[in-house]
Amino acid sequence: MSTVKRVTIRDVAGRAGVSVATVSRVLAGDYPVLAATRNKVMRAVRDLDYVPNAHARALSADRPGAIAIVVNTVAVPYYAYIAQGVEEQAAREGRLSLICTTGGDTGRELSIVQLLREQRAEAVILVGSVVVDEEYRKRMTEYAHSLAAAGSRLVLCGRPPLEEGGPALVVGFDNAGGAHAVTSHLLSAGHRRILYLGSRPGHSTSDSRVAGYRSALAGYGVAADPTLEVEGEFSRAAGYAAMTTRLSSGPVDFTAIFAGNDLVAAGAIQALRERGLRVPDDMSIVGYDDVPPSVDLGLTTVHLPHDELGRTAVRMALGRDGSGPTVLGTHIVVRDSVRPITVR
Amino acid sequence: MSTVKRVTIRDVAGRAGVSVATVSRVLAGDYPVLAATRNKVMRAVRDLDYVPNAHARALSADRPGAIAIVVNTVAVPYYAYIAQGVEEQAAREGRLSLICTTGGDTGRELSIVQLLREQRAEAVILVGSVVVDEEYRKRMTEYAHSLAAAGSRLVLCGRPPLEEGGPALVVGFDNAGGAHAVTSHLLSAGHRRILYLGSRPGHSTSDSRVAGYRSALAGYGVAADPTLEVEGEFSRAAGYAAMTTRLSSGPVDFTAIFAGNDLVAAGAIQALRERGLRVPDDMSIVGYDDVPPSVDLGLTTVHLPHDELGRTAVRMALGRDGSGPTVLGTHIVVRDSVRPITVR
DNA sequence: CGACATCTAGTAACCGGTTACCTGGCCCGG
DNA sequence: CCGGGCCAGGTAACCGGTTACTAGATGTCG
Repeated sequence: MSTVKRVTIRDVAGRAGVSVATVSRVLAGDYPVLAATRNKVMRAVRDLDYVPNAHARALSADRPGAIAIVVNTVAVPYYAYIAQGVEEQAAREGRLSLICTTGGDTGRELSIVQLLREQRAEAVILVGSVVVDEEYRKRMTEYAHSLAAAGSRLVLCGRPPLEEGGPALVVGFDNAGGAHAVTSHLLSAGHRRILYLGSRPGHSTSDSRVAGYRSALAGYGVAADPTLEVEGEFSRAAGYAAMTTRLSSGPVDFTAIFAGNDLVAAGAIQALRERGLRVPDDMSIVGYDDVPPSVDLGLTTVHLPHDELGRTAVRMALGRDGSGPTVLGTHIVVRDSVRPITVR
Repeated sequence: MSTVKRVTIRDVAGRAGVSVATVSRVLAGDYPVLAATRNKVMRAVRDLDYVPNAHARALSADRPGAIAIVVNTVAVPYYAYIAQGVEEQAAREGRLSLICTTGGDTGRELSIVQLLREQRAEAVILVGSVVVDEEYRKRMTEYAHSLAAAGSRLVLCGRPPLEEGGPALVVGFDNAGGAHAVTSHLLSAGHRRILYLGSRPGHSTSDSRVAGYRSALAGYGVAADPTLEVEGEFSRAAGYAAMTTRLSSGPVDFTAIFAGNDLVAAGAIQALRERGLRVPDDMSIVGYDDVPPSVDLGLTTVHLPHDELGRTAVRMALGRDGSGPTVLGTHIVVRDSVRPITVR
């Protein structure tokens, strides 16, 4: 009951009456082996229900390692979809994929990267917005070098590239472009006072979206108004809180809202509803990401090719695509959360 | 540029001027070593940025294997939450966790189980409702035995147990209980004609929920009406389709709906809306699972402790809890999708 | 002062595979 | 009839660690 006696290649060799080398060769499929011998071996393999030990294999032969994706949590659709893309592409490439979660904890991230180095992962895909400070750059550069030394490739998804020399691949969404497009959508509907809800200064993803928002305003000749940019995290609760605060503390001097992402939009809509403001009749709103709640909320938003991001990350890691920074395009999904401003 | 020369324990030993055994011992931390020696070794480790090879370790020493969870997809919240629970508990137990997806394909499931056997996974956690036919039982029993032979434990989550002898652990939600409770909730609000939307005869999870629905009706002395049980898959699209069909092909001879899960409810609500039926004013509806869309829809539903399921599965696999079948309790979450029937 | 216990560190076998190299049998041509 | 080539399969080194066993140095006690 205690230690299980596993079936080894030697057991198979013994039963088939051949050497371990022959068993290994039959299983590998390369190397010529007599049909009779092959049959004996296959018989023994089946009889004993032999399964080769992946660790022993990885140790002796140079075989492809696993592909790992590291995210904050898999319970957030944004990450889940990307992970799904990674999973699929990795499977297609014949790789095992590991999905690791950090819970947003830098310490855990570090120990996971360490763990993946020990596993001799072929690629480590890091996903998610971050504060790009000096400490971060240092940490990533360290990861990049140590992973490279171990023969692993580092892929940054939706994160800014490192300075030159950092051996990391980069792929992300065109956040500025999408934000520009969806803001223009509001502008072309006549909106001029647009509240940006959920900016996070210093966070790469958020910064790009705000940049797109501002450039779209500029394109329409609308002066940017700092009081229309409200900070907040990318969560439903934060969206609800920020909206509630804004509604109760200041004038409703805007006709539309651009939420940092769909979760923020969902929270904001609840807050609006509680104040008796209906979407889109009393207030227009758009989101970003095109994740589940947006369908049920009828939310106009920016669709991101999440799974494509995951797939691309894997392909890049395996050297299928180029190694330059890649940006994936986005497109608006029009639903029913925006009304044109009626000219008075 | 081609093959990376990895740093091995021998390199460290050489640099520190000691034997590999000493390095191994210093790193393991057991075994007495002079402070001076330890320092020399640690220095060399840092200088060379040495990372032990997990495969070599797994091969020689008896170390814990990874914990794997196998689901259809990680893009469905139900699975994502459970996976999250597994991840957390596995990390807490010092285990690496693998999240694998099958896309609902039996063939892929088989090859994944095979892969996990090769990896010498410590536990394999299979999640999700299935059709319990003879073929399924045979397949699971096979998995169970072959995994057991490899020293791995098999945990079935939300799936029915195998016949006696199958070395599999079982943990699931109290689906019948939750369904009974939420149906009673509707009954106590005066509803008597309750449409069950999304039954899937043969599927374990669905069957339990239908059973709870029926027993609650019986408890209130309401005769079950087969025409009120509509089949359909557990997805938004299926819910929408089934609801649309029902509304256009038959009379609206019900005042409330019990959707097989929240996604089905979301689809049904959209269909109702398109027919001009408002929730809850014109129609009451409840869901099951308590996953994201239900918050935004204001849907009364049954909360499942998803992450707790994941955590329990891991604990059971590691022998922390008992080995008997475990059932996790559920509770109703009342939101705003049910109105009492006004007595006329 | 010698016998023996204690402590530290080295030697080498082993984990379970892969594969470079070698061997023995057979067929062929000269 | 013999030497070379080919083919199938065996032998053993190796991948990178762990650890049982052993050896040498030191300390202790009678």
